[in-house]
Amino acid sequence: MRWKKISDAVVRRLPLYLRVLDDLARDGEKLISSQSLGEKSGVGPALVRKDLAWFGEFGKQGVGYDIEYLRIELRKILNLESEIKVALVGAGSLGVALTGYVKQRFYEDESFNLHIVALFDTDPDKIGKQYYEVPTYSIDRLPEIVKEENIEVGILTVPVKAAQDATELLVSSGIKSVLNFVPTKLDVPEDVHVATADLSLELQRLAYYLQDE
Amino acid sequence: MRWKKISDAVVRRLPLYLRVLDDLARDGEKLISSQSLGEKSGVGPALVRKDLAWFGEFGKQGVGYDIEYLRIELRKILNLESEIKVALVGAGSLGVALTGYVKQRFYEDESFNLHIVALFDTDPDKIGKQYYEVPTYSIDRLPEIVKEENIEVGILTVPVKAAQDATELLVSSGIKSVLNFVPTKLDVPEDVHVATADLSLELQRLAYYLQDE
DNA sequence: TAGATTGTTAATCGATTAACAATC
DNA sequence: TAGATTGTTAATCGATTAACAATC
Repeated sequence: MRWKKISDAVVRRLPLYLRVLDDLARDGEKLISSQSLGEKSGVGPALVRKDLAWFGEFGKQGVGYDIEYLRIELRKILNLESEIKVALVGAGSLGVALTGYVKQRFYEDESFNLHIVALFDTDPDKIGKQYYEVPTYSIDRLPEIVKEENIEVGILTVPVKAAQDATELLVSSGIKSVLNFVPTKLDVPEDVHVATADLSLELQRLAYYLQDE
Repeated sequence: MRWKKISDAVVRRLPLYLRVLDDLARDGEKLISSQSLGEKSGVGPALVRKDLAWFGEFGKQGVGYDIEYLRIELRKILNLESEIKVALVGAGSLGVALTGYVKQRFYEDESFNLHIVALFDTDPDKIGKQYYEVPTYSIDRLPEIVKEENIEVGILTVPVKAAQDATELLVSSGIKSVLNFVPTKLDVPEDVHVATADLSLELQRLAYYLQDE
């Protein structure tokens, strides 16, 4: 599926809408207006309509959106129809905890279609072990396993010093999407997407808002 | 310290600048231009100057910014001069791993001045235990301990079902800043800041970009 | 038909970038 | 002094909101 250059601001809201729709479907709701979908996702109603209109005409005037239909369409748009395989690099305590988190999301959220299928580390004590039933491999085997398993996404939870090298290994193995937990800037080719999960930046930002307002 | 309504887009970039300056200081650098600071933090040079100019005149024409001085000023601006105490609610594997992560940030990053001083959970097996030397309390004691310890920030890593209640407990105990890892929308009074660390939204967003470009 | 709500265009708002005088 | 770089204003760009005709 292919659309014109959709802005990242739009793409970021789509999973939010999808989550709201999943919840409504579970409650047995059938229809929703842009007004109500907006309220539940914290977005203005006009913006909800505009976001969806980039991809097609999904609503009916005077009626609203069919929840089941819109869910299916949003899953297509977001590319969540078939399972996406993920590699996690850095099987420390944060990496292992995230493995459990992702597995739980997969069970709890019908539209969350990502699966961690391999962990990578350099520590010989960890290599060969399983965490949440996911096997841990030596990082040397990353290119091989990424290809064999058709892994498309990488999660990075290595120490700061190792981050750039690990990134380059992922990229040279064909990975185009990385979720980065390491508190450092990654240099990547421009066709690689990095989502930043930099908790220390977020916490430092919160510190700002503690000041007397 | 008080300035006019600074936009969140600006505030988000300040910790990024500070991190770059910390790295430069460690390397013994003394001066930096907006050009170079911008490159290292992925921001345009004009925007760097504009961001800083909201808070004062920190540079010298023809010379640039004194790294040591700018670090000190940025720490003041971000309210990172004195230690900030943090409570974490939900001592599951993700919560515990984050406790370790935050502690490590505190040791590795000179300007990261946040400290997790208490964990809260409902599980009697966890209450009384320490993780990374941080004690775990019953969630019933949260209001009491937040007040005693002057805790100002909350991190939320509870199950989805428990998230809204836990948030309300934090807010009613006086917490005004929350870092939320739970994949759900939190309803909070408008004077409470929620930073969203919603990994499942980020991963679903990355899925979008996997499509043929 | 009457009421409701979409899809879309135009207006507004805000954030980023370009340009340059001031000045170190 | 000559060259460099800031702080700031004006221009541009992009994203959100308002408004409303189309239509279910």
